[in-house]
Amino acid sequence: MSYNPQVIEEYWQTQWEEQKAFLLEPHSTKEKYYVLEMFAYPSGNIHMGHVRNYAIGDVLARYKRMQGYNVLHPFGWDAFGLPAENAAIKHHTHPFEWTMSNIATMKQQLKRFGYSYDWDKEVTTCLPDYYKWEQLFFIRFLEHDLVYRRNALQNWCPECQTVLANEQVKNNICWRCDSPIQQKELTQWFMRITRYAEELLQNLDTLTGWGDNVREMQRNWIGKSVGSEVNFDVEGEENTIAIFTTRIDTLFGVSALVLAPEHPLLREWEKENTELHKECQAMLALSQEERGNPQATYGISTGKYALHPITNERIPIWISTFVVGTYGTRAVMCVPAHDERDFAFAMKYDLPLRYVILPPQGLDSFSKPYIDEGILHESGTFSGMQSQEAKEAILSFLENDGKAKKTVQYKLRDWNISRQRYWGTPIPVIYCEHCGIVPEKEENLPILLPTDVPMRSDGKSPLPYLDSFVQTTCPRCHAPARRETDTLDTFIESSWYFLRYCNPHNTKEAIDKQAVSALMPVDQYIGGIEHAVMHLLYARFFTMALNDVGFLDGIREPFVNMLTQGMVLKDGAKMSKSKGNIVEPSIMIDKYGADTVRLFCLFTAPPEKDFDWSDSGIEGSSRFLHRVYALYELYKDILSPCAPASSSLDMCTTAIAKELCRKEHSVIKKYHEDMARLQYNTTIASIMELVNMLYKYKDDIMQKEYHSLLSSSYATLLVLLAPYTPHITEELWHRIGHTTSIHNEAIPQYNEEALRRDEYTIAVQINGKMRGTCLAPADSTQEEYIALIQESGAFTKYLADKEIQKVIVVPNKLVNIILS
RNA sequence: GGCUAGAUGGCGGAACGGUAAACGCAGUGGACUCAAAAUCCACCGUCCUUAUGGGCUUGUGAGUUCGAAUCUCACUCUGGCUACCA
Repeated sequence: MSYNPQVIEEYWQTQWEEQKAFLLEPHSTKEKYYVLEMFAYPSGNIHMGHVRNYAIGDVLARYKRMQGYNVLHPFGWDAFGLPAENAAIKHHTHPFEWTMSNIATMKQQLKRFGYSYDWDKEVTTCLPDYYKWEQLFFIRFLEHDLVYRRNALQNWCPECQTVLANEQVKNNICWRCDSPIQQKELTQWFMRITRYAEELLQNLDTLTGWGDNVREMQRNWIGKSVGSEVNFDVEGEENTIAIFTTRIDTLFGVSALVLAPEHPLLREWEKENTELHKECQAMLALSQEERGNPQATYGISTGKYALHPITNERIPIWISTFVVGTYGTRAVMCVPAHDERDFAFAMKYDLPLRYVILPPQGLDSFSKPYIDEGILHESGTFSGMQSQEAKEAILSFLENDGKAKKTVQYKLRDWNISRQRYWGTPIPVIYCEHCGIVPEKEENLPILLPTDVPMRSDGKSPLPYLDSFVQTTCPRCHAPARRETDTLDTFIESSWYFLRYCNPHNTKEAIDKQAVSALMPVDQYIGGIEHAVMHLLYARFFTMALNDVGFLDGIREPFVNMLTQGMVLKDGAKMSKSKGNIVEPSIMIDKYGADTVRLFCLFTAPPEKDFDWSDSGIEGSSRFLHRVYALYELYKDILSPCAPASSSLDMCTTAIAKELCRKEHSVIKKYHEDMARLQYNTTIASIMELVNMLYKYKDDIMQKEYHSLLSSSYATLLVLLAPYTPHITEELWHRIGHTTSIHNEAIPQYNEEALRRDEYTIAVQINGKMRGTCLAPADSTQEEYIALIQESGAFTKYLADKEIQKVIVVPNKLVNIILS
């Protein structure tokens, strides 16, 4: 009988489901291990990226379970979001129907892969028993001033017809639909993530189980810079202008102050200066792209002057497009001699250059800015100081007059969580003419998202037009009032689902503190690099904030280890419908079986690298599993159901037996080492070596004295392979005669004794150059090695009659002879 | 521009500072077969050589070391993130 994966896989999947084989054990004394893969957006079908992501997680979950851990390995659905709305309009259905039917389809597809999820922990975010808790979080956050409402220019995606958070805009393009972003003034709800900027930054140093690339991306996004705020008095007015600089040591080089058109003082000045007003309007109307283009930078003088805080010199005040209107004090000091941008601006408008910092060896060119630190020059009493020293001296000099202070700035902005969309969590807030903004009463939660609404063909959210939803009464004064019709950003759902997994059926609390303290933090999180800033930053922030409003105790960082897996490509390009290079997972299962697809995804590339799908490559993985199966057919008459790694060198009488025994144990050794690093590809490679050896010596293995060695090796092979290809290994395990599941077996440890050799092949180097090998007894001494090498004859032409100067010996491995 | 990851056969990729190229794909030859597929066996970096045996080889150039794909410096190229953040 040959290997028939479809039959085997369906049979065992049913068995495992009936036996509830992979549920978290509720009252276990075992140590816990929490394996988390990013939950899925129910787009309609599982794609190869999912298959790979979940295969990586499943191997770890199964390995840890076999190692004796109580493993939490949950799955769920990130079920709110815009595509559901668009699809519903297109297919004349409702987002709820569309989403729930996609979930059903995708769940069936996932189950065919035999992933060992605890389906009792399943979470679906578009259901009220999930999103109601977000409404409660919102109300608590509001009480703690972690949520607030503000009017400001927002990123508006005209295609999606909603605002987006800063993290969701890449290169001025919408993260979801690739449309260019516009700026629009709107009043929106924000989460005060900036309150946690410092903790989010500091903790990155402790997250040693994360990739450095992800941590650095988050550091850059948070963008901390330490500097000074310096106040310049405006000549002839009461006003002062504060600027932010990290280079207060260049203060004597200032040629102008430059304000962003957003600067509040301009709103006052432009009242009496129509020219200025016109210029400001023109600058504010520029798109983000035009504003960010250095070639298009321009400015005008306001005609006003500021006074230098030390020299009292008159400094012209300009406005320009290059000053960022949402950062720092929206004003900078322009020091052309020591900053590239200021230099370019000064060249364009003929502002004076003053070199006040010089390198120790003197300046070689006055036609470009000198941006490094150095020694102060023409800077009053500070001349001659080093930059570092001068920064402190100038700051403390000005601090005494209240003209400067040390400050810290972050690039991180508060998180805009309002979305002008239908398919999301309703924001539990009511606008009352008498009481203003009033949060919904907690006992009224959940505020249900109405599901019996027809979708609008113009793509707008139906909620503002739905009187039964909008019209309500004020929870405080009971007067007629209006409900908020924006919904929450769907990134809120993914910011706490890993906490809900700990006990998703708790109807009394959002987060089951007892379950969370037993199961959190997540020991290994696995997902795509595209979430390095967005989701991973929000989830860290949310966990901290939930602590501070009382929903959590003590867990401030949710993810101990983070693996960002590479993309699945086809012919070097990301799989996409438009390119037509999609490989359908279910078709691959029909053709090869789930075990083969899983194995191929894990074998071809290390998890963190991109993985290029190849149709001939998967044939190789399929061939390998057929070989594993055929080994059973070959040896079935002599295989007995024994424990893995029960062989030892003592029972081996021949060289081949010893070699086989050593291989068995060295594979186990490598297996554990590579598993610890999540190096699945090399683990599989070494298992393949064992299979190759069981074929190579088949004539010997058929002999009686090999039977117990074979049974041990084959059991080891199956057990090691079980996390990767759970179905075929379970099938063969039972065929050998075992009656319990292979997935309850312990993965064996290797036996140091079994790795012992009597002789080693030694690499022989002469003057550091590889010249051949020789066979030497184990643990030979330097003298013995040299005697062997001299006697062997193979090296005489190199040794000739030269004298040995020095010998380096790496025991049982290498000898390097240095001649004079 | 800044930060970051990387560069090893025809390809995907292995190599605690110690025999570079494990494992797999593709390829070549052979066995089995009426034939093909499947399977099994052997070969498979490159140059010189009949073989034996040598020389060369981990993006480029230097350095440290008895010994470097691995460490250090400089450079070239490629990917990712970010981008007038003062």
